[in-house]
Amino acid sequence: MVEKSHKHVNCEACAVRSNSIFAHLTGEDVANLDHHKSCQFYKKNQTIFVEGSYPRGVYCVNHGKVKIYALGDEGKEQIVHIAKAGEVIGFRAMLSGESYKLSASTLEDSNICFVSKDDFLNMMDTLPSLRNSLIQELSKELGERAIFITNLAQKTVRERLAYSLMILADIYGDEPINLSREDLANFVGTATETLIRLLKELKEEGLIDTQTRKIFITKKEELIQLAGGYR
Amino acid sequence: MVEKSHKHVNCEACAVRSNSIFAHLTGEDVANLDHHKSCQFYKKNQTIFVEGSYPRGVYCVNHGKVKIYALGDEGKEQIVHIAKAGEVIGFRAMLSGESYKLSASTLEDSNICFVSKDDFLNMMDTLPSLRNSLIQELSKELGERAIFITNLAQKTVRERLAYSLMILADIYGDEPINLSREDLANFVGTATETLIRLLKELKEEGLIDTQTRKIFITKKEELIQLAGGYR
DNA sequence: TTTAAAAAATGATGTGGATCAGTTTTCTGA
DNA sequence: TCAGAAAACTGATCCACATCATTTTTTAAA
Repeated sequence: MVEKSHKHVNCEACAVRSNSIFAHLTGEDVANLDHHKSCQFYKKNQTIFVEGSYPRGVYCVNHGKVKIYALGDEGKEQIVHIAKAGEVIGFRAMLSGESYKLSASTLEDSNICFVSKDDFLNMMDTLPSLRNSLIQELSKELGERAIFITNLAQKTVRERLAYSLMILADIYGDEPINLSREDLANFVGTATETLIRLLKELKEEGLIDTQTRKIFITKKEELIQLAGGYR
Repeated sequence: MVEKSHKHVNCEACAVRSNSIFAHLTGEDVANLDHHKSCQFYKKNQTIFVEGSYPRGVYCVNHGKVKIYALGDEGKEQIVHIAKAGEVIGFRAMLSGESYKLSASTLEDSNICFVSKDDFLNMMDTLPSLRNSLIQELSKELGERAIFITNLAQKTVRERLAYSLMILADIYGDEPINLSREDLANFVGTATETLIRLLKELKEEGLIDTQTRKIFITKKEELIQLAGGYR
């Protein structure tokens, strides 16, 4: 269970830093990062930042999961990305100097650290490895979103669901996929009712199993085939 | 008309450089860029790079327009971006070290310059202004794609068409929008037949005018309203 | 434990837009 | 300037999916 406090997580000892953009920092730079950041506990469904506001820094997920989403015209969320522990979020708008085009909220109880804009930009200027990681990250996400767009435009909801489940399997790792049907529908880009019906089909076909809101992938290969490939 | 030759365009004199990521380079650096680049003429519908191959450098559009697209499972194109003069394309995959996830072809006769990977990466290392422009560009595109995704998931084809026409109006500037119905359909993310029918509707409603394949925006405000906002 | 509210599930119904099968118009280059 | 090809357009049909309206189950708080 996550400690419900502002406990200061130590960057040097942070287990999830190894797969973050801060992975290649040297001892001194990590100490510097640690010194400048602050930590905060967020309850499930708590908002981290909202569309339209201006970024004051970046957020590093130490523990938990965060949905990044756009609000459509009728207030319906379109989830564009789900960040897991180790990911740094909210730097996109900061770097382009614009307001946030997306909002972020926790999907579960989470610990999230904050680095102010000045500190982060300063590190960007002085640390080439951080800069390179960040550029790589931006590039990778850009590629992922191109695929997302193509899937939305060309695949059926059923195929997209299979694809989304593969992405979620990667994000959740050993744990079962665990988000609300509504969030899952907003990630796949469909109506909640349609999503529920298709999930039921996949369960009846034996590709997945469900326990209330938890989803288990049972036949990964078949799902990938249904999705029309993955990775 | 564009000269059909390998004529070496001069970067110092390049009119479109002012709105490119090379805009803030100083005299000496521009000369260096000019020295390292090569120019090539591409006929309409000629391919610049294809999905799956590995980048050897970046392309700078001196004159013309280029569609950037993904190929769906049945070979249908999904156009993700249309680059106009001044834009540098193909750096995304180069920076993330992956193969191209998208393909690029000319929409009209074009002049396109090439800068090799080594030269470009070297400039990236030594020129902070170039680096910043590039990071800004990546960030901006990432934001645009988030909107694209939300539109695809939540808007009707009619609304998306209106939105796409606004984007195209910006790209084409004073000239009328001029691409094939199929390309336009692949940009909006719909079937060509559906696109043609909707274009006809908009024409009957007086929002646009068409002359064979050319499209003229006549009532911009109404189109923006139909699109559910723009910018 | 009870209970009210939220989430999940089911059923019925309507339609936006894809698909297929053509015809007509516009390009292109010989 | 003419012929073949490609693009644009039209019409008919169908179904995947959204929407609305309830019911059932789960969750969380009193």
